[in-house]
Amino acid sequence: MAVDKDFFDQVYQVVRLIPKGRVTSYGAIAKYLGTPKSSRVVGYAMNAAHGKTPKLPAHRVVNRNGMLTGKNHFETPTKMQELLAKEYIEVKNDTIINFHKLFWDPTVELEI
DNA sequence: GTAATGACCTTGG
DNA sequence: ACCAAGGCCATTA
Repeated sequence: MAVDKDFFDQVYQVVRLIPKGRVTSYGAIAKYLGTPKSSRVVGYAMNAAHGKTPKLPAHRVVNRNGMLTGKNHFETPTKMQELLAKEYIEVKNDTIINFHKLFWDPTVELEI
């Protein structure tokens, strides 16, 4: 069971390692963990991480399109955008601007 | 134990 | 270039 829990823990670790003002995608995290097909599971881990302590910067994690798909799962649908705005990240129509510029790839930055 | 769902990604038409 | 469908993994009902 510890192995299964590890996957979630790995996701939490990576999300916590995301620098301020940077964003990443579920697929990138999944790929970093070695399971590029488990991108959905990464999002699921976030759902379980919601309300956890310390609060994970889930607002820094978005889909491949840079769209705030999980904003609906936050305390408030606007909380995610608010947090991103505090990170000096421009969000327009629930989509991060300069996403490719703010994209933080763990496989490259952390380089495994 | 089987079926359905989900904060996704990739590929086909 | 745009729209649609399928697939993969884990959790929950």
